[in-house]
Amino acid sequence: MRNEYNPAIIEKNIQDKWDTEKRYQAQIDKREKFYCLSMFPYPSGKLHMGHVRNYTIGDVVSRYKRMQNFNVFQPMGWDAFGLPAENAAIANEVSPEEWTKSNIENMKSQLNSLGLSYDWSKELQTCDSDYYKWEQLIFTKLYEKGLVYKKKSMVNWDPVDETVLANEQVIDGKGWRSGAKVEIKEIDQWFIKITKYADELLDSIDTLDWPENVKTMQKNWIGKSLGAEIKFKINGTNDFLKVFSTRPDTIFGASFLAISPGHEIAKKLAEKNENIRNFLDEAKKIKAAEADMAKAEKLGIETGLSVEHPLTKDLIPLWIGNFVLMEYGTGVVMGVPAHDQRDFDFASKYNLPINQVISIGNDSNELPILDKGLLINSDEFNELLSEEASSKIIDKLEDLDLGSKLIQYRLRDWGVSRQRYWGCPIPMTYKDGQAYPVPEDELPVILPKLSAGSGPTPLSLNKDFINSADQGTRETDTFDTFMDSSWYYARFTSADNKDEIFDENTNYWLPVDLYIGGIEHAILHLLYSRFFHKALRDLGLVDGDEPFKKLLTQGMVLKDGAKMSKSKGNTVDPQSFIDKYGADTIRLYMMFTAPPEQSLEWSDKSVEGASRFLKRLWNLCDGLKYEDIPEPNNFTQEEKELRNKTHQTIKKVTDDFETRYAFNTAIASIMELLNSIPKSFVESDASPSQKFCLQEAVVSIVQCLFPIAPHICEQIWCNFYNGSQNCIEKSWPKYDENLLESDMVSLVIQVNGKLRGKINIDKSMSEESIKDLASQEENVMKFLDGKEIKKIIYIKQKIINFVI
RNA sequence: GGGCAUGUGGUGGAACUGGUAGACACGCUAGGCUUAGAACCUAGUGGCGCAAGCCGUGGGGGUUCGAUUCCCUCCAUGCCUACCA
Repeated sequence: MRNEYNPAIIEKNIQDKWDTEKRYQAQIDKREKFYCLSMFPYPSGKLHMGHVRNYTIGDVVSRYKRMQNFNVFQPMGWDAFGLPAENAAIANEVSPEEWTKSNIENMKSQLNSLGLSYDWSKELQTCDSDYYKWEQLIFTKLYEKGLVYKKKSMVNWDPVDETVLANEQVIDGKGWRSGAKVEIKEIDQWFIKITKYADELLDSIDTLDWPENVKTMQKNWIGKSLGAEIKFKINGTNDFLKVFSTRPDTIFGASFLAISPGHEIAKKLAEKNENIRNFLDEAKKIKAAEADMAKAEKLGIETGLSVEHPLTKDLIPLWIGNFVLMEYGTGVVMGVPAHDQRDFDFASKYNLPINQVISIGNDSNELPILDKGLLINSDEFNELLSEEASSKIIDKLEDLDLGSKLIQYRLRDWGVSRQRYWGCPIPMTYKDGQAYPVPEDELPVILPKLSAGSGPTPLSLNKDFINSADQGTRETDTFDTFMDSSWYYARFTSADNKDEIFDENTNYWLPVDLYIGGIEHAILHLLYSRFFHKALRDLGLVDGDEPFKKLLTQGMVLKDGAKMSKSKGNTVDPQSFIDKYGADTIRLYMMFTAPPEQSLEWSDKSVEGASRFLKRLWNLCDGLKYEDIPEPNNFTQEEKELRNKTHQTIKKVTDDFETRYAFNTAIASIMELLNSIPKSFVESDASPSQKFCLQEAVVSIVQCLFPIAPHICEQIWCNFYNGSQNCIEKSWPKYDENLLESDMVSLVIQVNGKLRGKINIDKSMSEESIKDLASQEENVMKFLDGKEIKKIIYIKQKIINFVI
């Protein structure tokens, strides 16, 4: 009587067992620890395929590490503050809190149905005051350390809804709800001095076991550049304009200066000059996002002012350019059209002089020349190479007190103020025009419960909240949600501790040994978290310099070659597939279909393939019971081959898990092993040695597959051993080096690099006899016939190439 | 605009260090089982060609005995671009 594979029943039973045993609650013990963390989700309502993929990867690694006898901590929680809750609140007339909490409940049960081995005793939600109380405390401590300040900065302003819009809420320059033309507006906001840590953030990147592309992106984002600060005297005044340039060697080619529309000089000129005022108004219509600024048509207007070139003393015109960013450098750029693409385009458009001062040899002199080279038209600096010229020019500027060497960063301080309701209140109060941090014993500043549709800036309209401070009035902005997600990895270790932010568990578990999440977080979230960790360290709250030792960035889940999205109508709901095939099938499919870093193309049909494999495994093992067979002394060739394959598979799977997270190829090799089991070994009249080899293969398959498809494997294990063996999760199979290889190997024969034949050779064969044998192979002889062999290239046990 | 990736059969992907391109799957074709279908099993399956063989890893060029892999160049797509998370 066969038992059909019934994932619904098996998975429920096994999950109940894990629950009863509290198997995944982690505690400090003597084993080596492993903190495995997947990026916590925003509770949008339902799990999507990206979550399933992310969390399956984390679970596979966690289970594999447990089988390797690591003490594994794998927590899960909720990034619960954010914009979508406010939108949903307005659309559905529920409070952001109710909406969020019910989403969490639903998604938690979905996560559990996937069989993820989380320690739920450390669950956290960022919208709980138990969590954000400590975030407020960290902020006030940073304030006391002088790392927090207030300044004006630009936001997208919707004049109809009278609200600040996020970049994604501005579509084609218009507010998504009102349709009104959005304008840039300057408002006062809180900033954290992340730039104070720029050097450390840059230098310690190299200590991280992260993908190179992410490290490079972070380095480029920080953008440390060595250059010069150069002073240009404004003609007719005693004021100077400071300019940062990475190319002081091109200073003799400077033919204009351009200031940002946000520059003080521009604003002053606009008061008296209508054209300039109109120009600044136009510049305000570009969305306050770097990509839009950079793609906008480069426009400029003359100020009528000119500045004195510090070395030639020539007068050059001062312009206002809409492409000059106020946030980078000094908000002024030195225009060298011959050697900068942007300056070249600008000068061509406005007929400004283009003076070549760098030469890269005689053949190519088409401007602009962006490479470094030899200086020309540069007085005493002619004939020098760019590098040397730069430092000599800086020396000269220093002598004249008109410039100096300067290190500049692209990284800007972190603006953390948001004019929204559903976020962590910023713990500051105002009294007599002064701002004060809320004292520790008055924390948390609780976010008041508000119903849906309370307007664009609800806290500022809420008198009870504003006046709830003992003295003065409360800050009504809330934190950027990146604040919430910048330290949750640390709080997980002590999430059940109401009295302290961190405890003895914190430094036991930290740092996170493996952090898994989408590549889209490569810069912002990961950089903010790295900064937070260093700040927490300097506050004496955690040990160590970095939060995430190893990083795995997973690719997106696509459908029909495109990102799944409601607007494209190509979404696939994971739940329907879990219900139909079971969690093990979905997990296997996700891990098999593509390596973790690459994007994964969803296919309904291929899911069936994964299901089919599990059914075959189930049917193979159904009715199979453990027999205590002593290891036979002799094996047939067929038995030897199966044993080879079994041990090769264990090695392959271990290597793939350990060094590359290549679950797809690991699964492929497990499938190969299953496919290679001879029929006769499974028959009831199989010999003891056949049964021995079969058991070895089956046990290895089930162990290797357990991290990926844990329910079915644990069930098979229990059925097979009938309780006589330890839990499957206690041991990872080991391979025997002596059983990895056979004596024969296939050698490829090439003539002039083209495949002409193959021979099986004994490994002990000498090079000479291999050459003889290869050259006498029938097909090879045809190609060698009558030709002179110029060279023979022989790569041991791989290839022999006759060059004729 | 800038930064970082990716591109291999009808499809997802494999080839890890320059050494048999297409493992493992999906799909398809033929056969078996079946009243029929589903499921399952067996065999085949990059293109052209009767065959020998030739062609083939986004396009073009290069290095090499040998290139999916290294170099140059062009094209396409994706992610990020500081208020989506």
